[in-house]
Amino acid sequence: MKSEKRTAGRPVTPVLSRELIGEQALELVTARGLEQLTMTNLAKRLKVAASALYNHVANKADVVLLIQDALVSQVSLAGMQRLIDHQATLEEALYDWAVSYRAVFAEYPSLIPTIAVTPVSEAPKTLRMYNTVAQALTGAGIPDEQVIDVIVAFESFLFGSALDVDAPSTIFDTDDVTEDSAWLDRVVKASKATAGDPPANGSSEGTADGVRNRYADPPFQFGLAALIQRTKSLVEA
Amino acid sequence: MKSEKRTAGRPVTPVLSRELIGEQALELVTARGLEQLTMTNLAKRLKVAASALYNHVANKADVVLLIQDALVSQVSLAGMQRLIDHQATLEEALYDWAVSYRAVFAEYPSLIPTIAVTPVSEAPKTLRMYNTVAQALTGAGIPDEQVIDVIVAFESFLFGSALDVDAPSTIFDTDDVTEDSAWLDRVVKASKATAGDPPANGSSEGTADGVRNRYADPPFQFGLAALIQRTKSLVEA
DNA sequence: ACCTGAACACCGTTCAAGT
DNA sequence: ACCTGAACACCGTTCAAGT
Repeated sequence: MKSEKRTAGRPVTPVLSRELIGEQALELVTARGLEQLTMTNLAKRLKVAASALYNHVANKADVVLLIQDALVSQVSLAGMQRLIDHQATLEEALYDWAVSYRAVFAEYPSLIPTIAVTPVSEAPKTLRMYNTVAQALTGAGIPDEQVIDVIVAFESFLFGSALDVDAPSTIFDTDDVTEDSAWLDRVVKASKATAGDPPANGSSEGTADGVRNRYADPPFQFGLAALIQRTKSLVEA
Repeated sequence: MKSEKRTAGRPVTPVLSRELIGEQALELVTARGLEQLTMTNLAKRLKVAASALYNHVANKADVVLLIQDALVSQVSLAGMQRLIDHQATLEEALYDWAVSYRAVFAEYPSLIPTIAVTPVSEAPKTLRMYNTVAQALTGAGIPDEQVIDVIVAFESFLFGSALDVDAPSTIFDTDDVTEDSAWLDRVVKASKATAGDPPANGSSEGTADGVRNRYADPPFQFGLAALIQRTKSLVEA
């Protein structure tokens, strides 16, 4: 243990940077959850005093911003790139992007409300993602003035779907069947009967995407198909 | 000011109840926002000590549960009721429900992540809403085993859309046009040109639903139309 | 400029004491 | 059973003092 404690006063070479803070914040929130993301815990991980963080970030919201920008860069743009290069269809590109987007953000549901309202100008990697998607959709023949609507509609659905992944499988279960729940119970039962009890494939835990709520996938596929179909109908002849 | 301070010890008749706490919590969060919903502020509003709340609620999350159940009862089920009575089409019922649902929750975006994962068994009014929707969709000819998928897909979209209402109108604006933002800027401009600068109708502030983000409506209408169209195609002959 | 450490004004929650 | 008031272990953030 050579944990040499740092003395007060400016260090010869800076210990912290926004990049380092963002990186460690993401690791912290991944390992221990958002509720453990405190300035104190983050500082401890970086082996500095909590107050030192404020030389690099404005406040905790600023830290959250660093996390989400790091997350966005994990979203796959491969399908959109192929669409730009005419190597994929509009449908394939939208599907690839949507599945990847949801999977990434489903890991951090509590970040979603902030992400949803953060201006892209404050998050450079997020800006780049939207730019690529805009380019691909334009190239595929979606009229300029509708591209944003398509992006926002998809995003709304993806954010909501990411939240749903975190819901318990029993979210629609009722304690006892009363008059107020008879219809709901009926359709929930029918749904579970079709889905089958163990996950459809042989994997031991969760689904292919690491989805926790076993029943989250069919509604996601249904909604996604609806949006893709409608988007295709916008393409100019 | 006859603000007679209460003495310690059990009062002859209880001062608090879960109903009263829920009611005041909703008023507090409506008037001053979720970040002002603290046990201390809530207690102040109810003129009790903060610790007194814990005789009626388990913790703060329990208070949030009371709020969301009160909110759900504001969602219009009129369209669904008419569908049950064969006085409305499936399309009309879904549209009415979706618009109302989004409007209600757009007022409280920060509650959405919790709402999205709360089991219905803990929120009786929420349970009743789902039951009515399930009854209406079943009656309209959606196969039992697909009803839940439809509900969850709609809900995902509605939660996400509610979040979007709270986003600033400038969310896609970039500070300066660089290589990384050229395509995005182009489609954003095209979108704004079509939307027109003042709100389409003559109202002085926001849209018909009290929506804050002026650009939130077209993507909402687009996504909703997509989901409704696809849902109609599920109806058995 | 960039760190430490003390301090401030809050949180949610627990619990003994009172009736 | 149901209230008060003191206490506890935390928060995020500020700021003087140090180099």
